[in-house]
Amino acid sequence: MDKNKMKHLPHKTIERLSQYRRALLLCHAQGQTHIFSHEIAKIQHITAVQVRRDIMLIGYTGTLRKGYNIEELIALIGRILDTDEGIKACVVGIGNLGRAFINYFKGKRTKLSIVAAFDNNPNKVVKNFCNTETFHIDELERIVKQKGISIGIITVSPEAAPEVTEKLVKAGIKGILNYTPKPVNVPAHVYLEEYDMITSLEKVAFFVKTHSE
Amino acid sequence: MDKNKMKHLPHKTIERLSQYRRALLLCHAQGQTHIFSHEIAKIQHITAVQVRRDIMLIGYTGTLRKGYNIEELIALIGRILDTDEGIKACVVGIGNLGRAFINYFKGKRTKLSIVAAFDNNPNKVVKNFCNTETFHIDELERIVKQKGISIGIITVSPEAAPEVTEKLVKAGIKGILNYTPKPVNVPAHVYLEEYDMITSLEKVAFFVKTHSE
DNA sequence: TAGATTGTTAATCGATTAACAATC
DNA sequence: TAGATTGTTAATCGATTAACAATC
Repeated sequence: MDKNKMKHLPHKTIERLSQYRRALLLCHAQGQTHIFSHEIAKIQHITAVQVRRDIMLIGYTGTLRKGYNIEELIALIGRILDTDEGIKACVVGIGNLGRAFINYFKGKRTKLSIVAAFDNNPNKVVKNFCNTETFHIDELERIVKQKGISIGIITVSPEAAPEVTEKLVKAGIKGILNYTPKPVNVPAHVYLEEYDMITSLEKVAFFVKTHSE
Repeated sequence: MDKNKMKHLPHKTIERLSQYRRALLLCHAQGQTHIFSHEIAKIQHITAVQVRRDIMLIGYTGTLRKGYNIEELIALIGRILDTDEGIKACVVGIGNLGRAFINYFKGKRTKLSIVAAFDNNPNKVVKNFCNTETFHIDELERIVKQKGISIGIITVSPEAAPEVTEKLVKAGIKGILNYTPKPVNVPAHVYLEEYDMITSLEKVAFFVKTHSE
């Protein structure tokens, strides 16, 4: 698939490709070799048409009676989402959330890995966590450059978020995932994604409220 | 605002209202009394038109020279998102992620609270965590009914997710927030929201990849 | 007044779904 | 063959943005 087309894949399709791969890896691990669009759809709670359309967009073709070849599709999604060299991320803030992230992510993907974790509390950086090296926050810039880290995951307290963001940007990070409820500002060349757990819980609460009245 | 209109607010508007309130509460705590649409917009990284449109949809009106009254707007968003009696949630899985959620949420909202946490490991339910009562998973149905809990937050391991979902549904829960990478199935009357940290990280990675080539 | 702001409609953009031809 | 499936275009739906009137 050519680079330019890849760049213009819909954002939602990118998200779903990640989810398809997750599901496909599971099926593959269980020895399944082929899968139909409606099977993927059912797992993801979406329609089969949408699955077929996404797969069409990345230029893959299934077979009429057998559906999609799982191995081939996993490989192709990898060519879209991954880079040959792999992408490195770091976690800033070794609290419950930071640990959850590291622990949960460990060994899940080969081309995307969390290679360092930082904290300003010296007691939290005395030893490594889940094979991830831990450092004092003051070492952030040095380590990010040394290891070639391009993504920062912010899991510190909201008050510390702006300062940490600045440090990450200064260190030359390319993308930031902010898990604090405090929106941060980044220059245009840095990709920013923010996620607030309160918002998602309030959204569920709203639908629970409106659907039960 | 009448009930029927509220039901038909766009999903995205609901999400943003939660975010506006979060920002407004902060401004209010700092003694600010009024705010312009472009100020809210800047904090949230969106356009001022969108802010005004959302506020229009909930039927609030600002003043031309002073913008929006922060207290009034907070109160109105509360009438949209909250219920008078409050909504109760529980966390299932007292690992790093479950703890992060409880800890982070503690005392943040008056009308939405996490009132219980469950785990299948007896060692994890010996004492309460951050003032949230902990119970063995076997007590889930009893406690959910007794306390009138309507939302379940799943933070167990992916393998345990389907079983936990079933237990929650059986206990009469109305909404589920699934933080495991394993999609779960719920009957139509239960509202389900799923969030996978790997997908959001892969999304950032994709944009880092495509923007730097 | 001129400039800044709100409120709102119409236009546009992006994403999903309906419809259907092709084929095994 | 009939039925199940894929691939793809066109239609629809939902969300954002442009444009602008009103007003302090």
